[in-house]
Amino acid sequence: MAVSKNVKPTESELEILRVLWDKGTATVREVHEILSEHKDAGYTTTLKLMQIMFEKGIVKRDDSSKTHIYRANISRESTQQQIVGKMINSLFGGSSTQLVMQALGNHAPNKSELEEIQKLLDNLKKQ
Amino acid sequence: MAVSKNVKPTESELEILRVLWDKGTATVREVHEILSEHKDAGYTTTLKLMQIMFEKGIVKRDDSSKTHIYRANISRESTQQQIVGKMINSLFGGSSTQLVMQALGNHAPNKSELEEIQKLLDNLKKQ
DNA sequence: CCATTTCTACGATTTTGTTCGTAAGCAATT
DNA sequence: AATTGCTTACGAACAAAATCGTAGAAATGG
Repeated sequence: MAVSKNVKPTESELEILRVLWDKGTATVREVHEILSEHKDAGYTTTLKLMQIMFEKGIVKRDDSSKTHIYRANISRESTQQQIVGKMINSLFGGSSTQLVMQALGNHAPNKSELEEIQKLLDNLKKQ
Repeated sequence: MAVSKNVKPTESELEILRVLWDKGTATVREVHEILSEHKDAGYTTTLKLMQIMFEKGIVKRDDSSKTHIYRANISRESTQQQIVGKMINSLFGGSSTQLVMQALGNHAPNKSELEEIQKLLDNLKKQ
């Protein structure tokens, strides 16, 4: 089994990770362009954050050319799992069902998604 | 409709809220006793946190006797809703389905819970 | 009635996260 | 060669959150 890094990205780090997860690979400039659509912070702020993430091991980078190329070093899935798991414990008393009910109740999915979830439930039931 | 307070409890505040939600009402001492089972921080730390929460309006308190009695001033449900909503957006690209799949996949509920969720899904489908 | 304990208040410090300014290197363009 | 523009590095400032120490008031109980 892979060693799961027990990293807890901050809010800002998560924003950057989202970009890296989407694009696979990106420079500081590219990440910054995307972030600045919705957030305003200077370029060096993004740079600094990404440098710190590098030190923490949250991202990798290729620094063979002047403009470094970054990529995530923790997976979207494991991060989701970690954060959701923590929330289930801290907010829903350990019951994933409670979380699911809450999520479905307030953000109802469309028909095809409903069917997707039902399929998963059927599979779980068979085990 | 009730005015929803746009409060974002910090991690520590959430721990305290959990105790208050469970017990309904509690003194600083009681909260601290429970927290210190799993966390170690001094009594005055808990006190200070609860005082700050009071200033923010997150908790109410009865200070008619020397030992103040606290209770939550935001509901568990609305807090869950707010935090889950934020997470769906920031971590699951706005798709509650993704969150639900993740939660169910990694923390499978038991049979009766599965049926409860299926019932909810059926209802959603009918609309 | 004095000592001890328990409480609140509150400022100070520490820790963590975020933001920015500035310097220096490098490359392209004039 | 000088200028311009883009890059990284890095320290410093700032902000938010968490922790703690100390003081003083109130209750407790010898």
